[in-house]
Amino acid sequence: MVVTRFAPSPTGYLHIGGLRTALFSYLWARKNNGKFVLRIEDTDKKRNSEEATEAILKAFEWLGLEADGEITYQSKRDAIYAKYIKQLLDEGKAYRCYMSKEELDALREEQMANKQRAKYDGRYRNFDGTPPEGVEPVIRIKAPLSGEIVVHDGVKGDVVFQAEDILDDFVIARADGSPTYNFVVAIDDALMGINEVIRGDDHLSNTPKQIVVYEALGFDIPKFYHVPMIHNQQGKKLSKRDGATDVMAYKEMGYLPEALLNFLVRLGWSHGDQEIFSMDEMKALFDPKDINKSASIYNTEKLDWLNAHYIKNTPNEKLAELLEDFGVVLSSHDKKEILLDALKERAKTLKELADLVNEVITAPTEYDPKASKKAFKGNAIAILEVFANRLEEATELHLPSDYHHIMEKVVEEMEIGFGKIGQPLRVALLGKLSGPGLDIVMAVLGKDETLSRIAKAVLTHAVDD
RNA sequence: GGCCCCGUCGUCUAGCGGUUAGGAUCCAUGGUUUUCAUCCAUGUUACAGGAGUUCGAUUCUCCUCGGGGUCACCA
Repeated sequence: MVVTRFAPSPTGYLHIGGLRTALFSYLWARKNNGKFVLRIEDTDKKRNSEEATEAILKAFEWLGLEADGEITYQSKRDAIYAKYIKQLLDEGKAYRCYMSKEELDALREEQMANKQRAKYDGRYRNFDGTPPEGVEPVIRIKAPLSGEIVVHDGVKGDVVFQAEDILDDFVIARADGSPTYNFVVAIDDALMGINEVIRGDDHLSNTPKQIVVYEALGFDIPKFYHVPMIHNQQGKKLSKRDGATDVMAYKEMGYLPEALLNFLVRLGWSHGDQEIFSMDEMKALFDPKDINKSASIYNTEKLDWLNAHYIKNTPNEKLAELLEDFGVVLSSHDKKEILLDALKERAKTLKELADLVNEVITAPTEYDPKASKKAFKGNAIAILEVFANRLEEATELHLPSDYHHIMEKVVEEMEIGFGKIGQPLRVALLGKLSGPGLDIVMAVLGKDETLSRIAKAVLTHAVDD
């Protein structure tokens, strides 16, 4: 069974890059009827916060990504790590190192000065004398000093590291006894049964160390997939400084979860030429072997397009519900179907949709001067008055087509083009020259409100002249 | 600097020795629309460079250049 995981450290909100690797892991587990588990890497007590964990969970909920089973918290697993540290110590695969921080720093400086790479020199590897006074030891693992370590990566292929280039006896437990990252990751992944690790390729160079731990403990090494970074416009790793990397910010901006997910799944992964993926399609088609090798630049143009697409394809009932977060309440509006059908074609975000709704249902408080000037030329006011009269006489006005017929009648009666009535009417109803079809606007507003807006515009523009 | 990864239109990508190098987005133009948007059509734009291998390289190898990642008692 395929078991994947997402293992964030709760130092802030869930960010776009993390979400993408989480999504990949989630999809791969679902595709294989496997498990996707969540582990919170909260061992850095200074930087972690409970709110951050909650923020991550909240984002998962918004996006509909469910993790399987209980959430694992590293902070509650000290006893487990201690047990394995002891085991390695007992087996002679790890040892106490009494080198002080100052000594270590000095060694590093010397090595740097000689243009050598900074590397622990193994001075306590086979130490059996009396330890120096006053130094709490760290625990180091005996890493291979030569030979090669190969990461069989599902994205990058086999990546070969020379032990002498990159390894030394690295610390697995600090002086205060707390275990270090590369040690606990390997243990947790092994114990949680994770056999397919999908993560950012910034972890690729950590992987040999983790392999050392797996091997020392006799655990099976999982399959790794190191997915390329998402870069910002400057070509650097996307970080929290880059703005709009908080997943929940997208909710506030009016993006739909399915749009964000679709956008992210196509960043660094593809399935031929297909652009639109429903969640079911993603689950059916995702395969990490199709992840590409190069980093991609974060650019939201396509996200806007996808979001517009998903808004168009969202049922009005659902849209009305979502719009409430943006201060628009349509649930009781009897013409909301007509209104949303017309407006959802025009919005890139829910925020924009909310604005568009307001532009229709709220009477204009002012008229765009340029629009007024252009629309209220010649006998525009007379035309509007005729139109208002015909509207007044009419009964049974319900559908946009009912209003359209009246416009047609006036156009015929006065022998004018459609624009002659359309433009002033548009300014009267909306205050500007763009917007949805007037018949739709009028059907939504109803006869009384339409007449009232026309009357006000006529009055205003008559005074101007 | 050492080690590792990467390099196809501005951006996201297809391609897996022979293609007029495809799609999407963006942009531009035209059509539809009383307007704007949608929608439809059309168009501009790419294999980083150089050596090989080969009858033939975007594709394989090497070098150069460029970009990125990582080098902790952080995760």
